[in-house]
Amino acid sequence: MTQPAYLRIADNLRQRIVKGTLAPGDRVPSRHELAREHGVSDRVAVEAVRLLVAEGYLESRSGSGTYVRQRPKVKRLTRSWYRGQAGAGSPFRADMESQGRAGTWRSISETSTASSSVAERLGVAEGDPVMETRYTFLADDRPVMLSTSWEPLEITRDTPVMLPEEGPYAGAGVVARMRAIGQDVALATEVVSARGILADEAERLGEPVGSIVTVIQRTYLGERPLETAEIVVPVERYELVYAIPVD
Amino acid sequence: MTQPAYLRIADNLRQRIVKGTLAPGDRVPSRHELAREHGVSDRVAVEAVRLLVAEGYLESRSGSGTYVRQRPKVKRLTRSWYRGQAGAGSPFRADMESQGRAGTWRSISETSTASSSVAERLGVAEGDPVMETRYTFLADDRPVMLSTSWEPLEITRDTPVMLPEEGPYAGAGVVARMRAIGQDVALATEVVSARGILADEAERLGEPVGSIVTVIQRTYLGERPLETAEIVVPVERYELVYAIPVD
DNA sequence: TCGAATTTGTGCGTATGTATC
DNA sequence: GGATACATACGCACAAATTCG
Repeated sequence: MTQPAYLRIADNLRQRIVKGTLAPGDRVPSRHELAREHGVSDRVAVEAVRLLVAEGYLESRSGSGTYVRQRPKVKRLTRSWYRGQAGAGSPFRADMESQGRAGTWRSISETSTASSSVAERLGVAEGDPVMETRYTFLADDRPVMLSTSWEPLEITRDTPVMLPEEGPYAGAGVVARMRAIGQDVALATEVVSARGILADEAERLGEPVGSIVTVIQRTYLGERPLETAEIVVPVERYELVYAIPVD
Repeated sequence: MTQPAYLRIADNLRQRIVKGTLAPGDRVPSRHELAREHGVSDRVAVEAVRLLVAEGYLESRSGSGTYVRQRPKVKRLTRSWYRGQAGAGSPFRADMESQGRAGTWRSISETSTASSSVAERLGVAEGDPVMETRYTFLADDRPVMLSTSWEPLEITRDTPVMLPEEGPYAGAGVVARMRAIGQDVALATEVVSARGILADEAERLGEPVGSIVTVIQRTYLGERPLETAEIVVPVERYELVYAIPVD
């Protein structure tokens, strides 16, 4: 059993990319050229290129050509909480500062009702009122991370911290805000998974469709769940670091 | 701007799958039927199906048909170190036991030399001798997780624990083994990322090519790094749970 | 500014091979 | 063995984006 032609061509290109013969930003031969080189039809070259685009090696610009993708250096997001945290606010801001980069964010809050999965994570009933906040995190003015958070309105209604990003505790982070209304956060749990990027995420993050994102379901817990969030992080941009004390 | 026909067909099928109209295991219409339904050529239906196979929704069996993929229920792997641990050995075994499943593993050890990334994680020089152990973890006799671990031979040479899975401490886990030779593990760090599955991993794990795996780089630290491992986990099978104490 | 050439994206018809039932 | 269905391949066509003279 011999390998299909389109896989042969894809392998050939992949080799050249990982070996560095084809450097990031380089233009790869057009499909017509590829087809001639390998003695096959254009259609087959199209399939080979399509595969490598899906794998994240190549990037096609219609009308211009196909190029080896620039991969940003992977940064690390420290998800543990050890240092004093010095009123730094959210974990994201603390991380950006420790890397000497300009980290900011935009957000929109609105009241909503708990979906079944959010309800389960917050320990409330499905349909209960929650404050939903959608964040776009920016590093050096580029969107790099998305997050949606939910807080039970039962806890924050009629308090100064009901809107996460307004009032005296704007930008202070969940822990500080909850403490301000007498809710002490004792623990955060993070459920980590990964999946292919969704179309609208790809657009908002400027990542290619077909790329992979890590999804973190974070829940802050005090006496009861105080906030839960779903954080979407492109794997090409960040890896997560957890520290686990032993014994 | 109107959507390409193959995307329309793919969307249609995807809807039916997530809504449950097409249940896991169901056969989807053949591409010829799909083409007739949507008034396009067979060729276009092929592209639609190919996309959904790549996304993990469908599975094609040559000669038989195309089927909605069975997704195993996602289990959780607790990565935090609930102390006590009752001599349970590795985190994997502890997790399997807590879920009432039969967790076992196979392993092969051999001496090797540190690659640059392993050397960096272990704090040794590139090329230094290490004990390399490759694990295949089984749940109910099915391979579900792969791991490769490296330990500096400088530390374990000529001790009873040099071979991780042989001798008096076989299966006891890194922490117990290291303690047995006077090395106390204080901390584990886990660097979490994700990527597409590699061909040989797909074969060993019985996962479809094109699926996604979470990759954990775990390092056990005492006075110095004592062990580092690269753990490969299919996202369809496990999500990771980290507990982070606040304050 | 215009237009021609190039390149990608998409679509169609057909053909051959092979696996399954 | 025959019918069906998938996998791969070839050749052709056209639209849209880009590049360049």
